[in-house]
Amino acid sequence: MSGKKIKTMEELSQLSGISRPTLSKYFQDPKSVRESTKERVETALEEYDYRPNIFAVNQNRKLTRTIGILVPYLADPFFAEIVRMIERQCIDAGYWPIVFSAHGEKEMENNALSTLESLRPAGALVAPLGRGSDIDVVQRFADAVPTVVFDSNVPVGQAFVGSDNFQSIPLIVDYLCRTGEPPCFFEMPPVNPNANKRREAYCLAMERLGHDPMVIQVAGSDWGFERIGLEEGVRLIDSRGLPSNTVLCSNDRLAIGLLAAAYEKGLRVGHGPGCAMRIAGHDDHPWAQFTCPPLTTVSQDYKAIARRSLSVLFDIIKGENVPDEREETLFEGKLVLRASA
Amino acid sequence: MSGKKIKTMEELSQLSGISRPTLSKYFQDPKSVRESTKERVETALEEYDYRPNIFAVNQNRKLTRTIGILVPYLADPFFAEIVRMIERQCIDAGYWPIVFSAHGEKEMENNALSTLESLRPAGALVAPLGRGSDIDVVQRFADAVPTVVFDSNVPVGQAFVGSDNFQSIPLIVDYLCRTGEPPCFFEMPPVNPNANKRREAYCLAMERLGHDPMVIQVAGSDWGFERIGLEEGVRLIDSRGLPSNTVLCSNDRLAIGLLAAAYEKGLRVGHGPGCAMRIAGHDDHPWAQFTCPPLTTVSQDYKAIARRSLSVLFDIIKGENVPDEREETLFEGKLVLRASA
DNA sequence: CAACAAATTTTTCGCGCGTAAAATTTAGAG
DNA sequence: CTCTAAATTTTACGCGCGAAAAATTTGTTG
Repeated sequence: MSGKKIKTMEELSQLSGISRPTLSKYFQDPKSVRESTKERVETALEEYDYRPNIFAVNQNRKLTRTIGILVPYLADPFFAEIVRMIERQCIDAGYWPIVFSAHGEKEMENNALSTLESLRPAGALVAPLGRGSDIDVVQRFADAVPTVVFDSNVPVGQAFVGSDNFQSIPLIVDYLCRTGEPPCFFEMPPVNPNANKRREAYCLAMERLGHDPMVIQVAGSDWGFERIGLEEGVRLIDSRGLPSNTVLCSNDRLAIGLLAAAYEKGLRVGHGPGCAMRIAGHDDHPWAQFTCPPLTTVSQDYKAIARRSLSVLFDIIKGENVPDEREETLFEGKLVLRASA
Repeated sequence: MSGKKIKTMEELSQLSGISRPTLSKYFQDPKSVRESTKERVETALEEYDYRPNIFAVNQNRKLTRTIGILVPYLADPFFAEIVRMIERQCIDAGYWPIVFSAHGEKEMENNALSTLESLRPAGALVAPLGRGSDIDVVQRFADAVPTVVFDSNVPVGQAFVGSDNFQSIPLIVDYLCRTGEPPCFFEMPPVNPNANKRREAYCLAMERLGHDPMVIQVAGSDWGFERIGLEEGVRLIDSRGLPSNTVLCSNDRLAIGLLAAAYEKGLRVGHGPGCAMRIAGHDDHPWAQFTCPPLTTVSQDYKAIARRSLSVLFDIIKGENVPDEREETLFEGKLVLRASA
């Protein structure tokens, strides 16, 4: 193998004796050419270092094999983890994933959407900011690109995949009520629909059990949940503002902050004897198992969400099993019992 | 504004009465055309919805305005955070950042490098896997693309930007020795050069203070540091294998795991009375301030690293201030004193 | 060996834009 | 109003490849 760098398909064609259009077919789908030809191409490829020019390919193809992925905040472990899974599955499926993050800001989300659209992707997986999104912009994007929305269910795109808050929240509310004082609900900033749904689900679950809902709203509208949990937590503990010694946080990051607040205030957290309060979260973030104490929470099925989002998207791209209406897939959460509640 | 979608520059040229080459100039640099023309273009742009075709642009430009960013593990908060800053600064500088993650795997790193190279980026910021990298592959990449290496100093590329482990580690070793029992060193899996440098720096610092270094090596070679910290920590505590009640972890994620281990074993962590052990980390990860107890650590200057990496890269791209030899910039760490040590 | 379909090659065109050179217009100074 | 340099337009070409149609070769079947 000379490893000689080849720049164009034309060159490779001359050097290998295979016609350029045939090479073109090969690179679009190796199985589309005769087996013997496939081998000849691959022999040539071992000899020479060549990759089709991405730009030329994408300019001419009617449909690219790019999959756009947009998340609201990539530094959030939930999204980091789910993007990791999506990327891997994209590659395995022969697509080219390209990741954007809105960094929590509307303007950047719009930018990313605009850039993404100009990439003419085969499809897109979008977790919108939610309340912070320009719905019209997301809508226009989804009109132009086959789009599956995940995590944050804004009514856009051909399908939605996410968690069933109305199943998962009651699950943990039931557990907490059964094992101790009914929980109050420590709400995350309402950055997206999940925030509101979780609150509603909490209230419903509490009422169904005959308890009065106790919702604690927090100031702030950004994605620094831990900080909010810590600062608000300290304030609440100092002012004795917690209506219950059991706190259900609307996500794990908030719970991590509250855990830190309790620690700072010398409150022992857990369900054992000598514990002053119980704290539970939601999502089973990658780090929830490493908090002190380890966090009791409800898991979201990351892998299932990633897998399902992509398979629905691929179906839409291929025109298979395309439902008439917007399809919503909700995965159930599972109770993850640890020491914190 | 009609918002009519325009597909080609040709169309826009006809509709606006401005010649296509002039439009082309405008899109490459708005300031390169006469002020009055600039305004005419911008008026037309308000009227019509048009963006130059990315693929056509990049195919023809000698140099793209793409900046490739490759990190070993995007789900690591350190990288998530630094990527966030780099992305933002790229955009502000008029470049187009595109992020890749190796997900901790050599094969994916090579893939990303290959894809990135075929994107013909103006330059790249690469944090290699380190020990897990195919140095030859990274080398070949750096030969083809102006490359600044950060975080993990493999001897490749035109420049390196990172932290000065030989300054930061002694800083915290001194502190720990001054305020209590000299620390043992809980080593991260040697995934990259930082791992070894930190161990060396620790040993040197201890010897300088007249103490015997105590290094604890751990099994494992993956990026799940918290898990390793937890599992190894539990094992060490159970077997009384910790040679000191003060443990310096080679990074915060490991420390977070060890903190969880101590909690599980009922060991109180901190420097106050009644504390059984002290734990310190390195990096000042975004979540280090929310652990229980909050983690004493040495900060890496994320923003400075991001800023410097980019400015060096831009200089190289523009051909300004290009040093003759590979240039290394090391930032100093700062002691971040919290409750854990 | 004839016959036929599949695979391949040949030929030709087009994608949307960058770029260079030559021709023309514009703006500002005198 | 004239002159000159800068800006702009015109013209022409090329980038590397996808795609379609027609011509040719290949492999398989009877």
